[in-house]
Amino acid sequence: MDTPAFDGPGARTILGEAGGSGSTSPTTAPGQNPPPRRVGGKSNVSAACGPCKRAHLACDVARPCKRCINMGKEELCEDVPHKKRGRPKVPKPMPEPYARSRPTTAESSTGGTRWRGVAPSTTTEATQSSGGSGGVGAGGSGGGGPSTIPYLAPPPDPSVSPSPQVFELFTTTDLKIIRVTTACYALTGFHPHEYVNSSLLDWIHPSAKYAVDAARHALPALSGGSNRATEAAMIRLANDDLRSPAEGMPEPYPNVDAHILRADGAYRFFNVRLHVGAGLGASLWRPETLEHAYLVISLLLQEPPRPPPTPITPLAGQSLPSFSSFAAAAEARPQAYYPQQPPTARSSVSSSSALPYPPRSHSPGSYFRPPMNAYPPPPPPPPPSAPNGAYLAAGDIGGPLPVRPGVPLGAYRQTSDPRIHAVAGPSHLGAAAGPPSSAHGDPSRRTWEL
DNA sequence: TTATTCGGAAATTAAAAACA
DNA sequence: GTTTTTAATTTCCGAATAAT
Repeated sequence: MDTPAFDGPGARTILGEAGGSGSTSPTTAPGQNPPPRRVGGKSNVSAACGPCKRAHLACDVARPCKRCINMGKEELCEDVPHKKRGRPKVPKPMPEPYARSRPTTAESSTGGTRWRGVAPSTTTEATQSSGGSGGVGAGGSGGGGPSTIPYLAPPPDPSVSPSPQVFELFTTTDLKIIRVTTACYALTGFHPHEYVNSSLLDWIHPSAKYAVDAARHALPALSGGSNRATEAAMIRLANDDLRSPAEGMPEPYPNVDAHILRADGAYRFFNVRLHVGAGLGASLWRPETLEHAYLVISLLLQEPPRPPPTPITPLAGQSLPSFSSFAAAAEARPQAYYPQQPPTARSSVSSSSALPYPPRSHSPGSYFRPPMNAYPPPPPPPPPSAPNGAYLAAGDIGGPLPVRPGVPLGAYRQTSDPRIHAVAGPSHLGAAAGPPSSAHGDPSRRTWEL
């Protein structure tokens, strides 16, 4: 009872009997002698109950707490799960971030040194696009020159990110890469800026280059060639704006399967799909706008085979959504890229035009197509120049966390039924009890927002 | 007048960095 | 190894606002 006075750091009055309902100030009566009750160093309760937490009011260790008893809400007085406090662990840096094997033919297509832009943002694609306009843009369009980049931020922590299955390249009509989405890092190990100003064909296994080029020529009304103004404009646009298909772009889009170079020198198998983007005003119905045409290249990982997803049945009377729309939702719902389709015999990927919508494998347990024997097996990988294979293996899970803007704050009540986490254990273990915030479904949200 | 909401300070926690 | 710093979380004071 004779709690010692403590006024060091961390000292604070705690909710006492005199506090009553809690909303009255416990630090009253400055003139009176009884000093506010302090408990050495440990001022607050280790975990407030849900109602007190929501009300920003003092709680106590009892359950139900005094305040809830006074409010007549004993049944709601339960501990709530917390996020883990403290400084978060930083993702392990790559051992040798950017000394990598590069495609040997890269220089031949774009010539000479390749500009390296600033690091893409590690947060969202949208941010990356704006960041790209500042960095990639300056160099890509012209001339900003080989900026020296002492440090490139690593991609988001793979351990907490969903696994991306697709990344996108935005290229000129002659396949010169202008922009890349950050998911490329998790899928290939290459940083987005490493693609910039190179040719898409540089990154494709020789056995598939012809097919990819043929798919490009299957696109209607593209005379090739790049326009510097178009390139500059592409850099300024957000990825979402670039993704939209040009007016008159017929579906299915041309696509081929191809092995894409990984940072460790090996190849991964992707379905490469192309369409003309509308972000700069190009319309296939208006030839005069085609000077603003560019290409959106979506690369969908085809390996490893994944179990069949839950079937997606298109709504009656609606056509299948475009691939770009799938790509836009890629990080969020990777299982929704391809609606289920009846398996069909695969036609040659190198047929010049009207390439078919890629048939889905119907082999058991295989969601995406297995590698087609139209391609010879890729050559044995050259010895990797950087020991990042281990990272890439782990990096198969990676990519930015999907941002969920606009989640109503009132969602707390829908997810915080105290019965869900009825047993929280001793209060001092509250932080460790239960999965941190995963019960709320979104670890990126701060708990106080709930 | 009372109850409720909420901004923000202070406290707490844990990992990283610095140091011996 | 220990200590300090840093960066995240939490609790809850107290003012503002709403309800009665």
